[in-house]
Amino acid sequence: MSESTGAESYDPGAYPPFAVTVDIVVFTIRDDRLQLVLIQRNEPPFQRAWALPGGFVHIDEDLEAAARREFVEETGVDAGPTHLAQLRTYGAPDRDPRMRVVTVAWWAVMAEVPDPEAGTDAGYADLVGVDDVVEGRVELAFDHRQIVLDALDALGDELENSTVATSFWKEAFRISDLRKVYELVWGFELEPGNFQRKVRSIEGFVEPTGARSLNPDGGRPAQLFMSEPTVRPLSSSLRRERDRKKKP
Amino acid sequence: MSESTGAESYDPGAYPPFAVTVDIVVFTIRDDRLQLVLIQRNEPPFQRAWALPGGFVHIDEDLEAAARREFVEETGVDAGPTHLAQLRTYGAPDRDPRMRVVTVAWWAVMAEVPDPEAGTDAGYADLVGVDDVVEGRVELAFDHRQIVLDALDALGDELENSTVATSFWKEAFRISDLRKVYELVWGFELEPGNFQRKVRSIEGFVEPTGARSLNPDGGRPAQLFMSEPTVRPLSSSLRRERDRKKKP
DNA sequence: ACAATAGTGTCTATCAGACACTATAAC
DNA sequence: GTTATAGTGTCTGATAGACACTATTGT
Repeated sequence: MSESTGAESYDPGAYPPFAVTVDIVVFTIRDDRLQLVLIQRNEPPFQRAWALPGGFVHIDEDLEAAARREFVEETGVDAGPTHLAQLRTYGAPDRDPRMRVVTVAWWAVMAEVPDPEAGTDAGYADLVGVDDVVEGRVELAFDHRQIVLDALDALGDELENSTVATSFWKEAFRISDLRKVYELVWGFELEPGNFQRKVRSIEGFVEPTGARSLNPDGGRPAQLFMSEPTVRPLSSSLRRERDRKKKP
Repeated sequence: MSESTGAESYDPGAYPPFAVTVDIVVFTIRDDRLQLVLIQRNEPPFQRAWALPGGFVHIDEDLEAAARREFVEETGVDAGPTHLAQLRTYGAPDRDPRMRVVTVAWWAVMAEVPDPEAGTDAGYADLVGVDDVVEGRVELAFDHRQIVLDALDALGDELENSTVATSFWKEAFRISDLRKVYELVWGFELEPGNFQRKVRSIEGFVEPTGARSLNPDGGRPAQLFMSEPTVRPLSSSLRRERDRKKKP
């Protein structure tokens, strides 16, 4: 068992001391792109590289609370993320060149991130395109690129089985806004008519507000929808085709 | 970012020291029941309660390696688990009354667990029915009951999307053996004919050996199948019905 | 008028589940 | 023979995707 038994458990010096941190992958959509909140480091190691918001867990603090606190502190964005879920824990002995750090990674979704500012001296926070990270156009510190890739996988899976896509939008949204989430995360386009029917047929996914929205480039005005603030499992899942070709 | 910046990172005394452990939920099937390898504690706290195998991660040790090592040490079963996957990390500040412990939980599948013996002084290891844990007929230490419930969920999900069910069987198995895995984990029965067709239609799931197996109670002998030792994603998933009634 | 987006109608191929039926063993 | 399990045939209802079509705006 984790706590083992015997005298060693009662001797505070008998176990190896680890640093435990949290790191958060916060997704948002801005300018029709899937983006991440990252911090540009201004200290070695990995000076000038981008890193996930995060930091040490306090000794009496819950892991999820630590994730929320660090996000606010490091980005200056005072509203915490809308949806927050644990991703996995990364603990390779050499993942930080300075010492042994085990980090509990989380992923989150935020609607309309305000322009972040560096809250602490950690560097400055900004939005970075997920594509730029996936395709290696920006360099990430430590194993953070892997964490982002894993988070993107988790988000893609979650879109199939929960209402999490609605967390990307604040008040009222169009069905095509929701479709955009799926298209950006999954990397291919969905047929608008079928998507509309599917989404509206799932009970408790979206509720019509009665309002309509005009389109900038013309086109028929769209109905606006709302959703419950809480992310719930879908009663009927939106299956993504396997072996679907990514759009170039 | 997890490693933050500035002087604090270089000062070994500047971060809160945590104990980091691993705990493993090892599933196996014996006597037509889904069972777990647990350790009966003989020290307080939770004396006489059952607990998951696990223990402290060494300071230079990878997390997965720690999970495998602790399992072997605490159960005396020298062959490690067939399939091992990270579950999630549990770190509520009060989860261990003695000190702050963050545990990285894993779940695993083993075919034919030999009778375990206590390897260390931790207590004695044995197999316990998953039903007994789920329905509260056995008491588990710390938050280990919740970990088991989460692991069971993860296993159920993984059955839909990967070949992990084959890890429950050693050499050759019948299609009905494979079906048994799904039925025990999902908690309801599957139609034998449809299951057979589905499984055999998925490429790379099972390979016929040519051999046949007699049934103890009579009945037509079954063909025996093998599988790749590695767990792979299924090309076509075995979807579990939502809202399926559990069998009593 | 045309372009663009929203939304509906409809067809089809696929697939899960139900269930009848055949095959081969123990008793 | 009966019972039990393995495995196949076949039907049906649900559903995802393709795509034609209508609706409503801007230009």
